[in-house]
Amino acid sequence: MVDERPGDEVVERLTFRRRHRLSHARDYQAAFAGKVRATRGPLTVFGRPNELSHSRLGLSVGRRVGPAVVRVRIKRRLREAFRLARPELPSGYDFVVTVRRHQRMKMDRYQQLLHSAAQDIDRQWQRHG
RNA sequence: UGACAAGUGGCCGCCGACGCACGUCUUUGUGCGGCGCGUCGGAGGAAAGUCCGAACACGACAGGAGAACGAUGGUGGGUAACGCCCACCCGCCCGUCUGGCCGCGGGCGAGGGCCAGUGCCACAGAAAGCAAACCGCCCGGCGGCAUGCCGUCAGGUAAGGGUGAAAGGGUGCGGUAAGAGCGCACCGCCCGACCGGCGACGGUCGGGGCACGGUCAACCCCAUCGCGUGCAAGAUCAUGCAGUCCCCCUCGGGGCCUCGGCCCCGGACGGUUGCUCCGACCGGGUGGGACGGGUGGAUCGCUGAAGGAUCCGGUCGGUAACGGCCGGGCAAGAGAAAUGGCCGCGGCGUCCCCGGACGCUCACAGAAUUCGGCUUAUGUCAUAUC
RNA sequence: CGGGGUGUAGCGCAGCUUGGUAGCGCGUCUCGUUCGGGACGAGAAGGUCGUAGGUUCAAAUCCUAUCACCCCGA
Repeated sequence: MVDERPGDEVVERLTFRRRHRLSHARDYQAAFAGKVRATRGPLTVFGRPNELSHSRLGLSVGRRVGPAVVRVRIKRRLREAFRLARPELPSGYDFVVTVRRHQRMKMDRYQQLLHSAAQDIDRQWQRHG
C-alpha cells in the first residue's frame, strides 16, 4: 500500500515528476479563464484550484522571449525553482507561468518571484471563498 | 583547407530502457498501475534556414503517345538520387617569366541555342537594325573676288569630330579627288577537309573580303528529368455530430422461375478513364460524385543485440570524387515536450589597498519520421598563401 | 514540425505580368475663404521600394541568398 502522505507531513525529497505538470491544452485554458493572476517582475502567474492534493505547474514561454536556447534555459530554471519551493507553496493549485522578455536571471531569484506570486494567488482565492 | 567544440570532483533533481521488490483484479495475464532501489544511456556541427535529392506513408492512376506546367543546362565520370561531388574543356581576372605572346601558379563563371522565329534596346544622337550624311573632307557646276577665299546647287565619302552601353571587323602599308577589305600582310570571324581526343574541344591546311550588334536570370526552341501531398503523412480503437445537393441507370431476342427478379447472346447509347487522342473498363447498385458537420483522447508509426545508400582503420583499383575486400565501432527518442540546479578546485575578464570582491564557465546555438547534400551563423588550434 | 504569403511616403494600398516616368487616398505644411475654427478651394514638401549580391547599357520589377512579420494544417 502506497501511503498517500498527509499534507502536514514533512516531504523529505524534493521531486518534480510528470504528474506535477500540466499536460493538456484545456488545463491551460482553464487556468487562463480563472482570471486570477499575480505579476512579479517578468513573470505573470495564473492560478486556479484543482481537485488534487498537490499543485501543478505549467509554463508558457512565447517566441517573443527569445530563441529556443533562451526559452529552454528559462523553463529549466523555473522548473527547478518550483521543485525546490514546492513545500512552501500552497498546494492544490494549477499554476501557469507566462514570461516576458528579460535579462538573464539566476534560479534563486525566480524562486523568490514564484513564491511571492503563489502566496498572492492563494490570498485572492481565500478572500473570494 | 583540416581538427575539436570545453575542464574536474561532490550533493540534489529530470527523461527513457532493463532488472528486482510493491500494489491491484469477476479477465492471474508476467495484464495494468504508480512508488522505491539498482544498472545503462541521454543534443549539434551546424540539431538552424527548409533551398534541393531520396526513403517511407496516403491519395490518384490498366497501358501508350501528345499537350500543358515545373526544374535542370559546357563535357566526361561518381552516386540510391540530386540543382551535390570529382576531373577536364572554354572564357575572364590576378600573380610570375618576358620587350610582348606562349608557358607556369592561383581564383571566378546559372557556361545549350538569338546565322528557328518573335519582342525590346528609354534618353541623347543625323542615324539603333534588309543601317545612317549633323559637322567635317573631296570632285564638279554657277555667282562674287585677285589663284588660295566666300556663298550656293548637285553628288561622292564612314578616315576624323560629336551623341550613346552599343555606330556594322582591328592594326599597319599601299591606294584614292577625298575615302572605303578597294588591294596586301598579320590578328579576328565564317565555311570546308584532314588529324588528335570517349567527349566538350584543340591543331593543321585550304577557301571566303566579311554577309554575323546586344539581350534567352525576355517570350521561346532543343535535350534530359518530373504524378500530387507530406509523419499534424497515415493505421487502429474510443468519444462525438447533421446532414445537403448532383449524375447514371437504355433497346431487341432467348432461358430459368418462388412472378419479384436473375442469367445468357447481340447491337447501339451513355458514363469513367488527371487536359486531348488511341486504347481499356463499367452500366437497374448495399452505384458514382461534390460540399458540409463532429472528435482531437489513447496505442502504433517512433527509433531497433541489429539496424544501415552508416562511421573509422588497413589494403587493392582509380588522377580524383568514389568503389571492392578485410577488421573494428555505433543503444537520445519526447509528446505543453527530458539532458538541469547548487557548492568546491581549476581557467578567463573587470575593479581596487596584491589579496580579495563581482561576473562568466565560455562562440554560434537546443534533437521532434529518418538519411545524402547545399547555404547561413560561429570560438579555438594547426597548416598553406597573400 | 510541415506548408504558404507579404515587405513601396507618417498610415492604408497600386505599380512588378511585358525592366527605362515610382502613383492614389487619408494625414502634414503654406496660402485663400471666416471675427476665429471646422469644412471647402489652390499649391507644396515627403520614399535607401526590408537587406546584400548577381544578370543587363539600365532593376521597385528578373534571378539567388538573407532578415522581419503574418496566415494555414492532425
